Amino acid sequence: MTNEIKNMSQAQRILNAAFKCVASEGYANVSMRNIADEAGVVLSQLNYYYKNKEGLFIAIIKDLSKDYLKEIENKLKEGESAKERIYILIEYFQNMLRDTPELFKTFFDLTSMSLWSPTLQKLQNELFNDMANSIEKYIIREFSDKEKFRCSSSKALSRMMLGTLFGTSIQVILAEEKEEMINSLLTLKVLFE
Amino acid sequence: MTNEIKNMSQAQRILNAAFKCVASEGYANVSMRNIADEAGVVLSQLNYYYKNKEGLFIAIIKDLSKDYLKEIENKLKEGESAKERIYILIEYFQNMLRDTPELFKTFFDLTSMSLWSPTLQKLQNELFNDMANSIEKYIIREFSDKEKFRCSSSKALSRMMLGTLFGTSIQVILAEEKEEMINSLLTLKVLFE
DNA sequence: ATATAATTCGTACGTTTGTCTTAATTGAAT
DNA sequence: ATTCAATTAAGACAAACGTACGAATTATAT
Repeated sequence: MTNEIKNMSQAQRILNAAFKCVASEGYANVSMRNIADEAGVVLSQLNYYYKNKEGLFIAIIKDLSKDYLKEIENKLKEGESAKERIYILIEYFQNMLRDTPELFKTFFDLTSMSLWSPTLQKLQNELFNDMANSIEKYIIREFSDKEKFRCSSSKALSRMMLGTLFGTSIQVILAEEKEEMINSLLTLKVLFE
Repeated sequence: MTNEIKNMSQAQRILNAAFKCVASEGYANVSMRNIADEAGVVLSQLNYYYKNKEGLFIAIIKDLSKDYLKEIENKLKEGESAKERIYILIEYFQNMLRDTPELFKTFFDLTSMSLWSPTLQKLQNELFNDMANSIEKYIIREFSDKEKFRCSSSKALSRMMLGTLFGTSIQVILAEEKEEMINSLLTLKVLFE
């Protein structure tokens, strides 16, 4: 028992360090040694707990996916109408872009990384699906009876809304003058009024 | 003169090979040697023409940006109304996702790479800006007088539309059942009717 | 034809990479 | 107190990496 907790804390320390490294350098520029140093752990421990580099990154994605999804679901639950939940979702992205842009950068970076490994791709695809499903459940369904949305499936609308947030956010990250663009994220709500 | 042409063709061979490598493996998994082999050129030639690895990738981004932008502009020019141009733009993404998904993957991958180098970030930001400007010029301006768009700047709307296409496309790439999702890209047009 | 510059080639250098192996240390159960 | 398994540590390993350098080749101009 005490064993398990200590293992957990060691393995978790590595995971946290790995995230921190990816968030500040990008997955392509991070080595096992970087992560080990950041975690204050000897190199071979990474292989001990996660077998190899891909195993470690799989763990990162799984870990973060859980957090992302839970966070979004929790926020959405608090809203009392679809319109309010749209605001909440937009604000969630706005706040992330302002306060913890490295979180979005990491999300984006890991998505890019997933393009080149079938295993990671599957994981990341599940994350996008889950997010889209949350949006569908908490937002889109209330709109699906509107005339102009009749000919589109609510799944398609959900994915599109998620895509808009994701695709606009990356432009904010790349841009030099961010604040104005962050505000313009609110434009998204206009389309659903 | 003959020199310049030959240089061009050598340098271009390298550039093409570099693109091919990135498109099939991802920038993080590509080495200078991979590219040299693919180009049928000796390793040191890459440094001769592009100084170092970052210099090569800068050249790739500049090269592709030019092509992307020209292609999109040309397609949009052919449309005769804003509505028709929306279709054209959507179809452009649909066809790319169907026929040359590696093109989009590369675009996405290079964007991710740009997050970690100020030089590349600036380049990629310019590309997104240019694309959004094209969309604004050829599509959004005709809609800006619509009641529901009055309170949003046409710049914001353009970036959002681009973001939607970009963010939905990556979901298509990640997904296993792509065809249905590709079709649902058409949903975008609904919002502007 | 010769000289000069531009290009191509081959190779070697010093690092850094991920992984593996072996030994030391720790914790828990007998 | 002893045994056994789990964990931590340290180091070695070959392979791959980006870059640099000098020699060979080719093209251009005189």
